[in-house]
Formats: sequence, C-alpha cells, structure tokens
Amino acid sequence: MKPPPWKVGELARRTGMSVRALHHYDEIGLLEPSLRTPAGHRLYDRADVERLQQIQSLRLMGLSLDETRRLLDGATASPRHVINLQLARLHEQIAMQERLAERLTALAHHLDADESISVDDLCRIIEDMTRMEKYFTTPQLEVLRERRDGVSQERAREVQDSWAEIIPKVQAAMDAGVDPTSPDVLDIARRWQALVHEFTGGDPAIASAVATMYTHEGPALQEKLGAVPTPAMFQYLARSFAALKS
Amino acid sequence: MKPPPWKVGELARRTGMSVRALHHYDEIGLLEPSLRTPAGHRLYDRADVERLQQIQSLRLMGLSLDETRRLLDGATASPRHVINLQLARLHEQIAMQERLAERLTALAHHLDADESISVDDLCRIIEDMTRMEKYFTTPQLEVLRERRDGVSQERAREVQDSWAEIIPKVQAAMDAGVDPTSPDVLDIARRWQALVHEFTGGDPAIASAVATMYTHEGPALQEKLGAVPTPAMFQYLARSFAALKS
DNA sequence: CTTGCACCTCACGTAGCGTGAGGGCCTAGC
DNA sequence: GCTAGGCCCTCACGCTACGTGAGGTGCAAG
Repeated sequence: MKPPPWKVGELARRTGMSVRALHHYDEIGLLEPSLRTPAGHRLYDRADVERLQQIQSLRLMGLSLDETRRLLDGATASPRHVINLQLARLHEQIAMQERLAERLTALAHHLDADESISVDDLCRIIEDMTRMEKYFTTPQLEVLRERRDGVSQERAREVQDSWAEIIPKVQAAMDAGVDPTSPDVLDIARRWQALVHEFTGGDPAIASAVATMYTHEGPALQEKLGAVPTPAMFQYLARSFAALKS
Repeated sequence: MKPPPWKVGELARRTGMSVRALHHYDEIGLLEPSLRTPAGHRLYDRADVERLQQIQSLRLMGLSLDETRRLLDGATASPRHVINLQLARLHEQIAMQERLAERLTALAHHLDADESISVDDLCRIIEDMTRMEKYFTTPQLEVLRERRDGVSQERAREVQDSWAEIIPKVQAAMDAGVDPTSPDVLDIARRWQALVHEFTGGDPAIASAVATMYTHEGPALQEKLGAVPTPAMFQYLARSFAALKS
C-alpha cells in the first residue's frame, strides 16, 4: 500500500480505469494531476484520487463527462436536479426501447409463422407494421393481430377476392350515377358492411381508423392490394348505409 | 406527383430524410443514386427510392447502417438471425438501463430524505450503493433498504456507537489472549450477535455477505466508519458463538 | 551499455450525421 | 445580357469517450 502520489499506470491499475482514459480526462480538464515530474510524468495526489472516485461514481449514474465536470466544479444547479433529469431521460429511453422490442417481437412472430422469408418480404412487413402503428392505437393493434392469427390463409384470400370484386362495382355505380339507395347498390353495401365487420370485429373506432388510413395512404396501398376504396366511395356508400338503417 | 427520377432535395422532402443523410448514404455506398446529371447532380430512380424505403424500415428496427447494407446486399445470413440478434441486444440494453434506473430511484429517495445534499455527499452515497451492490443480491438489498428506512436516525447512531464500543473490546481480548469461551468474551459475543441480528434481520446469507464485504473492503470502510471488524475477529468470535450454542 | 518497462505526445478511427465554407447550375425578372 | 435566388456540388470539422498504434524519452537492473 504505497502512499500517493501515484503515476498514471499505478492509478489506472488501482481504479480499473485505462491509462488512455486518464489521459483523456486530463486533456478535457476533468481530472488534471496536480503534480508532474520534471520529465513530465503525471503524478496524482490524494485529492486527485478522491476526485477520480467521485468521477467514477457519477459516471456510474450515467452522467456524461461534461455533466460530471460541471457538477464537480460546482457550476451546476443542485444534484437532485441533475439526478431527476437523468432519471427522466432514462425512462424515456427505456420506453422507446420497449416499443422497439415490441415491434421486433411481433416481427419475430411473423418470421416464425412464415418459413424462410426474404429481405424484401421482411421490409414489406416492417413497412406495413409501421404504417399500421401510425393509424391504430396499441390495443387496437392487438385486436387486429389476434384476429389475423385466428383466420386461415384461405379465408384471407377469399376476403381479398371479395374486395377486388366489390370495389370496381361500387366505382362503376358511382360513375354511372346510380342512386346509392337503389336495390342493386344496397345489395353491394350490405356485402361491404359484412366484410368490414369481419375485419373490425364491429369496433367503429377501428373502422374509422381504417377509413382514415385509406384516405391518407390510398396510392401507396393501391400498389400492394390492387383495388382500394377511395374517399369518394366512403361518401357514396354512407348514403347507402343510412338507407339500410332506416 | 412527379415521377422519378428525383433530385436529392426532392427525395429528402418526400421521405423525411435530410439531404446530408442521403449524401452520407451515398458516401458509404449504402444508397448510390443510379443516375447523375452532367453537372453531377444526383438523380434517384424508382429502384433507388424503393431501396431507401427498405433502408428506412430496417433502420426503424434499430439496425446500423452497416448491418442494413449487408442485409440488403444479401451478404448476411437469414433475416431471422439478424432480428433475433437485435432483439437480444435490445433486451440486454433494457435490463441494464432498468438496473440504472433502480439505482437512480434509490438515489432520488435518499435526496428526498435529506434536504440539500452536497455533491460530495452525493458521491459518497453512490459509492456506498455500488459497493453494496457488489456484495448483496437485489432482494437482499431491498430488505436492507426497508430495514434502514424503518429505523430512526437516533437508533442508527446508537448502533454505530455500540459497534465502536464493542470492536475495541474484542480486539483487546484477542490481543490479551483471552479464551473466547470465557464469560466476559461470551458476554460481548452475545451483544455482537444481537447487533448483527438487528441489522440482518436474522438472515444468515446477509450476515455472510456482510462478513465478505468487510473482509474485502476493510481498509476502505475503516476510513468512513472508524472501527471495523477484521477477519481475525470473525474467526475468534466463531469459537464464542459455538460455545454459546452448546 | 543495453535491455525493458513505463511514460510521454501526437493523431487517426469509431456512428451518423449536423453545420458551415466556398463554388457551380439554372431559371426568372430587369 | 446581367443578376438574384434557390438548389446543387464537394470538402472538412464537430460531436462521445475513449482504443490503438507510432515514435520518442526516463529510469533502474544486468
């Protein structure tokens, strides 16, 4: 147990720091050894060692070198302010990372469902997921996920085919100026409602979120799904739905 | 809705990236525009835009630019491997940050208990906390924290004084070569056990962790607490405890 | 006198860009 | 024809907290 002053290597060994780190602390003025030998070798005395221990403590709490220096040099507000700030930052980070972990877990689930997916498919899935996250709340997403997982691939294709059949029909009726309360259109409107109900589970909030999504992302979705409902169709059919209700 | 090819500013506006980022992607070969005007202006065609969207998707999942490029250029293993790796890293990070948040919360608790603490005190508390974490498991620490919070400052000082009284007595008895099973020493041993029991709540694992801590950190603790038990004392008193049991 | 170790001072590299500096291309208005 | 404004270009330094040499010096032992 030699007494101080210690040379840089000695101090490094005793504190578990690297020599380079101590040099760095010297460079940025965080910990400047109070002595030097004539040859320029750094000598750290007892006060320096204590300061280093304080630095290590504060760094353990996640403070940056700059914050640490400001705190130790007494140029900052109260310690409690710093700690609270740090805690807030941490919670925010944790929340972000947990959201990311959720996304990744959902993704992993996808990967397990479908063997040997290509990078292209992967990107498409991610794209869809993030698009969805923009329009649906977390609980709504859960509902949709459950519903999706509970439906066979076969049925999914049937539904898609139904949409592909119905949407052009609606477009045609609109173009022809057919009254939305005419029997033919009401018939289509009923099938439309049934499909929507199957997808949303009857939740009007989800239905409305879907409508918003189609309104905003129409063109982007058109490339993937082929036929896509337009805002004009929603307006046109709204009158059909009203007629069905009465 | 102009068709591609787009200039860099146009693409930036449409994708929410910065021009500098696109330049950077070009520099590192992650996204090189397939065309340039004679003047050297970057022109991104449809394929480039798609690649950029893929990049954005993968980056959203937390991949680095390097990983993203390797994945898109097909030089990596399966996507699922990458995702699993990423997920593992994330969980590790979250766990680390939660441990840190725990420490910080405990620290904040300290700060609330004691008004206007100095940076010096703050560092001392952190030092103690981290020292403790090295020797005690998380549930043990909780027990100790609860016990500490349930004890008045007054009683804490009394206990400290008792130790300060007892430890020199044990040392003296050892130095004098007194038999540890003699009545005087047995008396001291009983008080020792009572103090230990009050601190540990009777948990032998905690008691043993404390002994380990004193053995390893003896000199460092001596500066803060004054009198500190030595390994020799533990050995000496072990014989007293054995005599008390029988 | 040399060997060897600890020390010194540059100085570049890391990830992902931000932020100028200094200069060219192109269009619109005078 | 000239210029002002807006977009583009290529350097190149800045940020965090050091790691990792490169090339040279100090000091004690053989």
